[in-house]
Amino acid sequence: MDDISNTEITAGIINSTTSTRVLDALTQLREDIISGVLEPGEKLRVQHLKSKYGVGAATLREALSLLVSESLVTATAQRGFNVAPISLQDLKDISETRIMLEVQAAVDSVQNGDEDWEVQLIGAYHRLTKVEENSTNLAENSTAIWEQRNIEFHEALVAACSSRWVRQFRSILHTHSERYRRLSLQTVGISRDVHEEHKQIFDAAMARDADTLSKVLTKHIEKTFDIVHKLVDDAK
Amino acid sequence: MDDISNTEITAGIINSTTSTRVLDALTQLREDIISGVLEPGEKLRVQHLKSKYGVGAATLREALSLLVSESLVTATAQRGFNVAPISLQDLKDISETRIMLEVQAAVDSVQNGDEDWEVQLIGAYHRLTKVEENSTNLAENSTAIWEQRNIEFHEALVAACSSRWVRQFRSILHTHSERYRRLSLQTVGISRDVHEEHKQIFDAAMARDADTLSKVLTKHIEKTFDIVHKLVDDAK
DNA sequence: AAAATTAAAAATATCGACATTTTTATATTG
DNA sequence: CAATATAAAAATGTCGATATTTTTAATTTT
Repeated sequence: MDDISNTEITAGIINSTTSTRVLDALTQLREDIISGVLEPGEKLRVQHLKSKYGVGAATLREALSLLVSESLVTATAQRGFNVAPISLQDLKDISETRIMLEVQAAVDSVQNGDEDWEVQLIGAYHRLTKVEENSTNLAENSTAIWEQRNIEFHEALVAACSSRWVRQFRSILHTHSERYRRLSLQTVGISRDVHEEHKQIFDAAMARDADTLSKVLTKHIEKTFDIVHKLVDDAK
Repeated sequence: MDDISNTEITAGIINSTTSTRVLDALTQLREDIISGVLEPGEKLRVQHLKSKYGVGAATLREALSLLVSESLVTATAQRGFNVAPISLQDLKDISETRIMLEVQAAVDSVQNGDEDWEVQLIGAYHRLTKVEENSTNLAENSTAIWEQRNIEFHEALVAACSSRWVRQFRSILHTHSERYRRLSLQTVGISRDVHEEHKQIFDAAMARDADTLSKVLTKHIEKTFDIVHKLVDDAK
């Protein structure tokens, strides 16, 4: 089973090289769900969507079924598929669970990470810094780049965590966090503070300072919740 | 979205009432994977399996895609589906991660559980006890019943945990634990000790004694790992 | 005989069509 | 006119057939 040069789907994670119609649809659907083009709770009509994504019914259904893996889509017998709903309570749950898993994973990484992990983390941090430094004039397309690099940075941070399962669950929750962030902050740019937070996380990780890392990482995750929470309250 | 009387699939969990071919195939496939009829790592040929399960290719593919949700099946582009592989390391990972999540969930339950939670737990414990008491003469069909009631007991224990995500992840890991147990202990019956363990868990939960609960539950989960570990070593 | 090429077989991925079920709109009844 | 029953529309779930890709087997070449 050599997956190095091939597209493997483990609950939520895709390493794309080869492409299929299912994977294409899956990728587009995921992006549309996370970005809010497909609204939370919305019914996903196969008949309608298959023309939109240019695939047959069976292919679309397969893509939707795979998205159930990531809890981005729900399936109900005889009643089709829906975009996963959202709620403030759900975001709270996600944030808290994510803190538990991500802190554990990061600490584990710091304790087990070898030189290669360090190198990868430095690279990811560097690429992230590059887009965050010019955060004032953040154009639309660079937002997409920031999102990608932010994911990669967090992924690199926990890459040396010895538990495949913790990494997998963490990754799913991170995707959901991102969805909430994007649904809430669509118009808001990336504030300068975020870079400072990432710096603190990076520094603590490189210093192998587990305690500090726990603290700053926890705060970092809590902040997403706080911001969305505040926005929801303000909207009332 | 009223799912009370309908079959909802959230990553890994199914509440069946209505049935579809996809759900039927899914249920059978899951059982065959957990029981070892379909061996770890085995290639799942759609052409071959569709006659075995009496469904069309698209339907089978959809069922397999849904099983990716539970990490019981892996999908690789252009190379089809495989049964999730197993390893001792994976079981170790599962056990450790499960301890983290299940202990947290149980403690949370104990702190938040209302009267209804207690009633449900008592019921589940009672049903489990009934099959465990006659564990000496455990026929094949009562093993299946025990397995079902064991799942229900553990589910009832954490039912009052406020985090949907923790419950979901815990459930997936529990299924995988069960798979390892069944793959390893196919001929071995359920030992008497297990009932004593379940009793301790139940008593601690009812007494709302979080500390004791943590301890006995941790031990309970560790034991599955130890037994399988020992079996693997002996096989050498 | 090992490596590389080619040919045949098998398997995956995909679509279009259709039966069944659910939903919506309309009509009927107390 | 509210509640219920009925009819029409829409959507889901399903299968069989087929193009494409991968795998296996046979053949050729160095």
